[in-house]
Amino acid sequence: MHCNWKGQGERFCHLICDDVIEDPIKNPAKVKVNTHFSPFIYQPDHLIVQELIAHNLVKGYTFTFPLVLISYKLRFFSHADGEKSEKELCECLATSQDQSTTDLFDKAAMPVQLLKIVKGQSETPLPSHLQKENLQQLEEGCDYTNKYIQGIVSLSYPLTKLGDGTDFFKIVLQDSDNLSSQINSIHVFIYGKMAEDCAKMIRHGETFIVAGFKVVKLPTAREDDRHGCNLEVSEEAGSAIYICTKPGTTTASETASVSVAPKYVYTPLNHLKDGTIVNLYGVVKFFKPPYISKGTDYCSVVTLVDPSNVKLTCSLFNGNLDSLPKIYKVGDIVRFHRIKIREYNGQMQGITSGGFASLTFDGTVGAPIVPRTSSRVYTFMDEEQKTVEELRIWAASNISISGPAAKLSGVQPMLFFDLTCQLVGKAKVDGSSFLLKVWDGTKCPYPTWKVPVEAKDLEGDKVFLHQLRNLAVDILVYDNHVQLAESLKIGSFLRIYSIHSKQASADNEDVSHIEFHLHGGTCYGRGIGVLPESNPDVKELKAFLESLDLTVGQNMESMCSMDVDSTFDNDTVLTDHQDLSNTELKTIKNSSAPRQYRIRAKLRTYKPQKLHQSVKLHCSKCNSLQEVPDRDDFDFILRGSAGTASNPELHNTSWYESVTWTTQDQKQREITIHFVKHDEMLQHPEDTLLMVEGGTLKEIWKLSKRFKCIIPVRSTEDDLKLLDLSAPFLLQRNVKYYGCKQCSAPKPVKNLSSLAAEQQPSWEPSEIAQVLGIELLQYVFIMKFTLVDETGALNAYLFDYEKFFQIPACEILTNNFLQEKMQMTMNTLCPPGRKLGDLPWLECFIKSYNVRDAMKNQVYYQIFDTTVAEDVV
DNA sequence: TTAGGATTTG
Repeated sequence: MHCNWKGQGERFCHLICDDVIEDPIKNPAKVKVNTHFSPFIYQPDHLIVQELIAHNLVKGYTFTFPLVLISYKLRFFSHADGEKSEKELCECLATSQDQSTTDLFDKAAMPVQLLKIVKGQSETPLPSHLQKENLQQLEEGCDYTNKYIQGIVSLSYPLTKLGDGTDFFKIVLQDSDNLSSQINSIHVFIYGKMAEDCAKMIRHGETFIVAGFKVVKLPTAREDDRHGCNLEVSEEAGSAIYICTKPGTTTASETASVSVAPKYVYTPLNHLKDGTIVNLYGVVKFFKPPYISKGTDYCSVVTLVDPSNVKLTCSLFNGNLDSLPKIYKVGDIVRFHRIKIREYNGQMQGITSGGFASLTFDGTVGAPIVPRTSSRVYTFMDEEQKTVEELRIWAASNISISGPAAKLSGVQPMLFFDLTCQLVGKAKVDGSSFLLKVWDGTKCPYPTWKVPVEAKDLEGDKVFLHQLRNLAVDILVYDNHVQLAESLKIGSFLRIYSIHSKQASADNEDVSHIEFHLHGGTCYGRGIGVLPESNPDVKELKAFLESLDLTVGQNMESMCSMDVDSTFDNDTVLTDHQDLSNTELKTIKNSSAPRQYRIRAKLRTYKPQKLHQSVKLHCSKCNSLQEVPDRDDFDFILRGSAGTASNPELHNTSWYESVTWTTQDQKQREITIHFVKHDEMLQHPEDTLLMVEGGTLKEIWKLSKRFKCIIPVRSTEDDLKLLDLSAPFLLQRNVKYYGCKQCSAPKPVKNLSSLAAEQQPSWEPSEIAQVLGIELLQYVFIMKFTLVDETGALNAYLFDYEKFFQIPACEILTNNFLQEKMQMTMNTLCPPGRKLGDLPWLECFIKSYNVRDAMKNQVYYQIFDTTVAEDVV
């Protein structure tokens, strides 16, 4: 990340970041605060910043926040006076970007990576642990594991083989940063698979980055501009190569290059010819997950369609499971390179040929386009991204994707279904069958069979299996699936395709039970697939499993309740209108924004836990949020203004009477109070507005108890003026009212005379603010609620002035009774120490909305039109 | 070579 703190005056600065990282939640920036700050945030949308400002930013505190925020420009106001330099105010510490890199490229499998360059910058950042090394400083024997050299490929030699058969590729790298330097090029020797990969991909003129190389000194000194060392690079040595390609640009040298990255041509499925080897794209209409064939290889059968509406069934073989396409569901999109086309039974058929390679993409419109592949090297450019997007859109209306994946809670007897689950136990049963114990966190509504196996044969955590005894189910797999089942690791996430749920009853049972079989054969795609943890369905399942409390599951069981949920059917939140039916959280998360939903969920947790931290100030004009200044801030400003003497010329006008006191203490301060009159007369104290010059915090507080309104002011030559807007411009009862520094344009205090002249001055804060040119900040509650239901979890923000808790946010900070009431409400909604299953159900409305910037779109959720029911309050 | 889609019958 490249961040700059840009100062704009001495009291605040901007943190500006041009980068937008793929997944800012996973890649937070770390910022260390070097002085006391109250953050003020320019942000088109206020809700996503609440986590940031929930913290009390004090000196030395390091906080993290999503990079996406930084790109919106944050502004921090320093309470420290004087000329702090930008660096002193805040500094940007290291950021972690490894995650986003591994998302796009599996580093272990991808020693050579192609980085796409957009606007002169690589779209994918280099791993953050890599440090750039200068060509001039290379020395033999040093450790370059975490260093990289960057240069331009100025020359490459043909790929050759060494005596032992190892591939060998040699290039000359020119140091583009130091062209004038005497020594500005170095030879790079690349060995093995990397040599082969690089030879295919490298073009002259491209930027080449190599990390984890070895420096070998040349035997003799050089007289030309060549470096005295060579770089040696190989996969075995842990090297990594990054080749930066510029899509759409061709250089003159490219035509002269010895090895040019191939430009692929893709054949539509209606143009396939017998005996050809082609590249193609298709949408998966049917597939068999890889299984062990009767020959020597794994086999996967895949049927594709494309917008020509022609089908192609492909038989794909490979001895390495990883080399077959990683298809997880119908609707996935694949790109096959070098697939052989043959005619069989009057139809075209695809079959793997030498050099077959595949990429697989999630077929969901709008999902990130991240190829699943085992290839070490692949090309994937803008136009190919476009192809995937187009196919997704076509498939959305042309392929019937099987309905929502079955959960154990939704199984019916006598059907076949696919189950996404976690493996928790396994056991050999006999030669032709094998037992898998799995769970998905939901409970099968029917009694399920237990396959009898000897305890010693059962692999898996015994304690865990015992905990799951009412949730995990036995699946018996047969014949050809046994070998694959044996190799599965406990804890892994599986999708088991076409499980047969069979109703049966044993002689000694009154009621029938359900048996789960994965029969032999591969008909209808029957089989077992291992899903990686990066799979979105796995992420969701994992989050759900982690949210469960297993001891509760057993309590539920002991209650013999088939519908566990109804046991706790005591909704505690009423909603304003009932025009929506409930939507599951999973459905909401899978839908596009903006939309409105009614949900039924449990409040697993909320932030901030210290409820007073949930109160912020919001400007409805610029949509900014800020922390409520503390009393020290106000005191500081009052002390600052006390140095300004009251100007007697401004005393006693037509609309106010002025009185000055001198304090009895040693300091002998002057306090001036201007009593605003009505109809040329003083009012009762409880109806009177005062303007106060020179008071302390304590004095102003005391005055506010007795008088209706207090406006702290100071004298200038020609008028009374409001204090700095970090201080409240108005105090009324217990509430301090603040103005937005951005949006306010303070007007002369004498404008108040118009209000004073009204029939019965109400002294409404909003009216006072208006005549004084102040944009009134409103007190709001901002909280993050983590809501869960059977289908998943979702974070929703509460942004509320008064409605939700039926407590005005402006009063909470000064009213102990209201604070207790709010705490009790939260304790009712989310009782501390209670298990998830015991939490009450809440019904509320949430709306989804998009937060966009130039690079990405993120969906957020907000609670609206919801009020805590009377009996809870 | 293997599979060549089109549910086991345990």
